[in-house]
Amino acid sequence: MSDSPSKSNYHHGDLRQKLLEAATETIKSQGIEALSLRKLATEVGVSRMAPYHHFKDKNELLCAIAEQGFQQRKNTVVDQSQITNEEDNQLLSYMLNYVRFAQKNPEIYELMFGRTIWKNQIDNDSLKNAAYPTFQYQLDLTKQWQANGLLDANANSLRLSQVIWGTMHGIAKLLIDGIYTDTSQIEAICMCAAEQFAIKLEQ
Amino acid sequence: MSDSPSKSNYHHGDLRQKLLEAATETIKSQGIEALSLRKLATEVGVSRMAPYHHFKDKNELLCAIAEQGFQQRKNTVVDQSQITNEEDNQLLSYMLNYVRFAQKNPEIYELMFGRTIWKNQIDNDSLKNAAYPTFQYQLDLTKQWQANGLLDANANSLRLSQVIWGTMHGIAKLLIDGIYTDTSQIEAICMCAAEQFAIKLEQ
DNA sequence: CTCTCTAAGTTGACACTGTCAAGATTGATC
DNA sequence: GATCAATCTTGACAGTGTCAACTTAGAGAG
Repeated sequence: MSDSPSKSNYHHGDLRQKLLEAATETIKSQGIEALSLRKLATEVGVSRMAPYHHFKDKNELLCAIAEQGFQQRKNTVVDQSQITNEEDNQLLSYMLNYVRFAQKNPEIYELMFGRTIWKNQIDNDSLKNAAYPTFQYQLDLTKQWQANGLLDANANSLRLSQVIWGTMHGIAKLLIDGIYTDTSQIEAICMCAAEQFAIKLEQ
Repeated sequence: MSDSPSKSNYHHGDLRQKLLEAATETIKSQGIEALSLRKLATEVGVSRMAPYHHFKDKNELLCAIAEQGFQQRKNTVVDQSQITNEEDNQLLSYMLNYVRFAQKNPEIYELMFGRTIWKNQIDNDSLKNAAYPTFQYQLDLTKQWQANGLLDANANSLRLSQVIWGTMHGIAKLLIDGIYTDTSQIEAICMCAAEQFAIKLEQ
């Protein structure tokens, strides 16, 4: 009551947001496994159980962070799509952008597309609402590229979208999980991938 | 000393193997997260710290289980390659086989190709020796298929191998991590993937 | 202005976890 | 038969997530 004049320890108002920020920071720098609710609480200057008034679970906190990730990713993707010139290899750009996002934010990516969140998460509508537009966007792009003649127009759009996503996700995972250790190959790998999917006009 | 006549509790000889088997069983049925060394020990009928004389770490135990997985997988793959007829769509068969292995053994797959093992595992040579043949085998197959005209002969073999693996791994992960929930689509997705990589002779 | 109600923050307690250290038991070897 | 190293044991510690039961304070009704 003496060291914080305007706000007493009770009801300091933006605890939920503070927790999200601090947790995101910890995860980015030390990894998901290093996140402890107790440490987090003391770090924010609050007692052990305080976070439980804002998140039912540790898992719900993680879901909320993933949700933020989806929001952030959505904006990035939209920005990127407006910059890209028509003459560029759009598919390659898209893939590179995807994999690099994963590479730059490995722990957040892990959270967004990893088992921790998605196993047994039938209930969390908020997360799903944040995530589904991302999936939908990929499908729309695929359709667009099929129409443009960049991708195989004969393929079922949903399937093709799933396969391309699978490819990007797989490459990203192999990289950030430490199986592909040479990150300098990212460009070469993505180029090879893009070439496989691209329809060659002259051949 | 009374209830086990032939073997006293000390030196019961095959503890390492017993631990591996019990741990594998638990992981398969309850998931990696559910594996506790203490529970495992009591389950096998031994005290808390006994496992530490056979595995330095919990992590080393997990590595050993993954290693077994690689051994087992190697045999399966070889069997499969001998059965496959020449006229079949070999690429599709291979992809389906891969993804279905992951689907049938999700937790073991998670271990074999997941971050738990591969992060900070520069030291574990035994694991690497078991895993690398799998990677090498994929590369060899890719080269073979390129020579056969099934895959793009112009592509760099290593890159192409990495991309195809990425695709399979990505699809597998999205399935077993609970993002692709409809497992009945596996065939359709793999077919679409195989078609993208395959060189079409008539077109 | 007071009374109440509730959202938010608190400490105590419990059942877990992995693992360090130090002691006990054993079968094999000189 | 004594020694030694491998193996198994219990004690202890520092963590973890979270249930229960409390305290506090701010907001709204009387």
